[in-house]
Amino acid sequence: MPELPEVETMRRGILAIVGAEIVDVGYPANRLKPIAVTPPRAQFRKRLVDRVISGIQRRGKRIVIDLTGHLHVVIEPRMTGLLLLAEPPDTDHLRVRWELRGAIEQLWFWDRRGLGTISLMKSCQLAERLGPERLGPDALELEAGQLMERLQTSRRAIKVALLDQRAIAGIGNLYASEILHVARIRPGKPCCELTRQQWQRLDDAIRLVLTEAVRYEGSTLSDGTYRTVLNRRGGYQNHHRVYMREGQPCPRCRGRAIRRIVQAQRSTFWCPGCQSR
DNA sequence: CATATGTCCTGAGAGC
DNA sequence: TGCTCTCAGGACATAT
Repeated sequence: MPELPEVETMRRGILAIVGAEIVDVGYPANRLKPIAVTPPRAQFRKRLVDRVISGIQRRGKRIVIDLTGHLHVVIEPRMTGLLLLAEPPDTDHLRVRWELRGAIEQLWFWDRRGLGTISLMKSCQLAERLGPERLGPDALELEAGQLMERLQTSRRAIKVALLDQRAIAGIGNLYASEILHVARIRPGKPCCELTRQQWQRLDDAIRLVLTEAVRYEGSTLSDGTYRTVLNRRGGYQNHHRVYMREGQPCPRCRGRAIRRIVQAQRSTFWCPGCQSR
């Protein structure tokens, strides 16, 4: 499940395609339902061919490939989407192939479950669809106190609010649990009940956890789905404090076992000992 | 308006 | 062995 660290790793991994020209776009045939490509495939291909890649951005959990002519390819990996420069994990789930002329000659989009989407947008559409109205401040660019300002009146549980991309962009289910553990905050606590000290600790924990996870190139869980652009595993799964560690002793207090609860149909992992407030 | 739920999709694993 | 069922959770649409 690519969240900010995995998507940032993708962004860094494909930087070498900047300057390349798109020679062709293809869609490998397979038995799977085609993923959503906007506009429809033939037109998407036609509008990309002969354009030059001018930059790569990350906006929350999305990759934006900038093209000449004020166009942008917005890629949402969602659960299992990957950008690859190397040999794919398998060929059954290859969805889109870009043939390039430049330092890198091919880029692939691979997606096992096929929930990912790829959209071509003009600059004005990009500003609308991924602008501040639709996407909160990036979790790695947060200014002190900004999160508190945005959430302090909400009655939602803090864990649920951290997943709201309009409130803050880039945090998903895995890193929300990890962040709250570092911040020593109870995941079910309503936002409006957090103390100033807790908001402060949350700011620090967001930066600490996400920076650490980017350094390890993200998390590859036991299903092995997430891969770097060179089809290698991330390393941060070996440093998770609570995620998928139900029943194991808390790495901080050692006193209590990690628990799993369900919030908004998503698993949350936490320590009832040191996250009691 | 804020918040909650349903939907999409595939493969893995459980249970019979 | 092979069938059916449940589960995982990104973003968005729809409901309360």
